[in-house]
Amino acid sequence: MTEPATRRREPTTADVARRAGVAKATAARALGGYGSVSPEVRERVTAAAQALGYRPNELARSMGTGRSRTIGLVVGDIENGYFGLATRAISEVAHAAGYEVVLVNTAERHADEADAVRLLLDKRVDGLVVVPAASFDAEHLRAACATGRPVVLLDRRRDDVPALSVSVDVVPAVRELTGALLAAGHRRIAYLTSLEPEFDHPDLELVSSPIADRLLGMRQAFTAAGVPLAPDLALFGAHSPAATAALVDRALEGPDPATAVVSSDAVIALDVLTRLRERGEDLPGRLSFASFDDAPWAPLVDPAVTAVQQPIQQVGAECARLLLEQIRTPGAGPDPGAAPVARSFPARVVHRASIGPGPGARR
Amino acid sequence: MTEPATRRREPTTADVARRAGVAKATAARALGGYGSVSPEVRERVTAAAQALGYRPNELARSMGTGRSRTIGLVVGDIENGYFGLATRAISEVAHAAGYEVVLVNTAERHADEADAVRLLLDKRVDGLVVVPAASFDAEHLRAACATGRPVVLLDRRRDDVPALSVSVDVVPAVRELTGALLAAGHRRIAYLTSLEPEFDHPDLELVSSPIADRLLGMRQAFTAAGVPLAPDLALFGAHSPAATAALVDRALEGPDPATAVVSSDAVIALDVLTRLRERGEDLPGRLSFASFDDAPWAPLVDPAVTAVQQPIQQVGAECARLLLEQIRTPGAGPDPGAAPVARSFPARVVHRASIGPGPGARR
DNA sequence: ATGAAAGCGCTAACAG
DNA sequence: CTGTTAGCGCTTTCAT
Repeated sequence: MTEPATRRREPTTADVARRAGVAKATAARALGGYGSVSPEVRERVTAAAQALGYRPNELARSMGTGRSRTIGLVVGDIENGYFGLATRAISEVAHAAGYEVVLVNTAERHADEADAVRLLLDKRVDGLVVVPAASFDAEHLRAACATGRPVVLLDRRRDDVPALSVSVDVVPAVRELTGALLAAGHRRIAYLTSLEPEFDHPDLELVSSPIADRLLGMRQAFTAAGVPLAPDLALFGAHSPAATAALVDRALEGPDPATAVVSSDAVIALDVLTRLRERGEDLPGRLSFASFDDAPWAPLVDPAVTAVQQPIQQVGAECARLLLEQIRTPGAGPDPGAAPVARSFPARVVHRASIGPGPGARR
Repeated sequence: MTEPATRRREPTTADVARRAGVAKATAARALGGYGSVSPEVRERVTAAAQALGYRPNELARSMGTGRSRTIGLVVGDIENGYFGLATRAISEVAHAAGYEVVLVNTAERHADEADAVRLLLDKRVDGLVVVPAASFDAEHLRAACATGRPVVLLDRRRDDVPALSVSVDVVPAVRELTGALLAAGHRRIAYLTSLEPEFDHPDLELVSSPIADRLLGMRQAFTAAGVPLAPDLALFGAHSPAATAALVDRALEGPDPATAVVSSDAVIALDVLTRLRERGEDLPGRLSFASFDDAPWAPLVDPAVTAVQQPIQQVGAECARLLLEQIRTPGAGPDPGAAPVARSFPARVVHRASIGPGPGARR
């Protein structure tokens, strides 16, 4: 505690052992809480450690045991509240189990993600939770699985990676939401996602399961209602306020404008609402709006936003639990060749005031 | 790349050396990028490493060098967007410099914070950024500084810890905001903070500089306006929606109710607005509202919220920069005994619609 | 430029 | 229960 600050080298088990007059291994046993030591020796060692201000070197410990009690978390965008919640949940579960979390933010850049995965593996994390960015290349994830250390995918499935995944099942909720829009008389429903236009591709499912699922649910609802789906209203590239504004303008102008807008997440929702307000659109009178992610502010804006609420904390917590389980029982994960295993939690629609009658409404 | 998955032990420098037909040290030099190796040997070693799927063990590397290229970040509440932004900024700067960030969330619990700091130190992080939770005990922070590894305090100063701190200077902004409220005719201004009532204490400055600064700014504005400050309206304990609702009720009822409410952060703001709406309060007609933290949704609620905008990304980035600087030039930090050094960035008021005339307004 | 050998601080296997 | 002796995988003298 009250050490002379003029110490350069930190005390080690050897120092403690010397001071306590025991062998290094004995001191290490007492300090590390393994093996067995007599109460009196333990006492002497503890006292010596205390006097010296000894602190274990976890690096050395990890090197010996091969385990670091650390898990890596690779996320695209930590400042997005959605992933903030997931991070929090994962931290909580990991922490309770005595694990630390190393967080890497990749800004949804594939190259950064690959680097992050590699680096965390090099740092010998015991397992990895990854929110994979949309990309056709998943080599880094397969490589991670090949190390034998457990990997769990959060919020996004990848059929080409032999890892567990935990995500939100949005399809029924999307169907419900879209159904509500259709029932209200809307036919032209725009959907805005931050995914780059290069992913607007038939194999979208490979690359971003959440977006593919949203589109699938919408398509199902249209089919069920016997209404033809307009593919021109799936709008990609809403990655900034300006880009989102431009997409909103595109959706709302032209010969057959959208009468309803759905945003892919709460960040986009904010930009969409801002733009709609700038344009002076009448919500929910002439235009309807809904969003994925039920952000805490959704009930407070005017009109209150109808949203698809996603149990992301549960997803995060389950991810962490599954990861820890695999860490503790090696071989519990999916086989390298086996089909990926997926677990999901259902989303639900929270109906608020932002959906009004569309042009096809009976009056 | 395409390794037989039936390998148990990961390849080491020794394996690579053997395959390349050189000494272990030579292989290590080629792989680690230090010392000097002839181009042809480097070539052979690289090829062998590639063939074996060699990856360096950063743990072992750190153990040898004594540096881990990792910094620890201890935050109270990562799901609060304010700290999400700070985390993002710190990650960005650290990452650009080749450092990783280990994040620990403490839920603002002092004991967890102390544990986290100790553990990160034990893991041999090269430096620490801490957002200290309010507490009279800062022993863990002093201990951290005593290890010689640099520590930077984020968003909150501590005069009893010899560490650099980077925070937001809110005093002028608070003065401006309070002045605006006073000028609008408000005399009874409630201030809600999530700090526990036990910290409602003359030595608040010791324990939470941001809250102390807010109160100081308000006091200055009242004094400047020659209006007596009502100390009964500094309301502590807004740590949950229910608690906040109760405090709002308390402020708005009784013989001399508040006519303006100011919330200490955006999370509280949401709870306050929710409660005000439940109560059917007329904003900004009969009641005014303002908040610290200019959340992205602040312009979109009705009425748009006047807020104190705090440059938290700048604070985070500067924190990281100062920390890295100290890591790279040992001894650059404050002396153990010296006065703590503080750097701050000015906040500013964003005036929107949530402030209206108070009962003292001239008509 | 390369090799041999000695650590870094701890855990672990094996005697006594 | 305790001491001795090896490692873990890498970096780092110190020779050569």
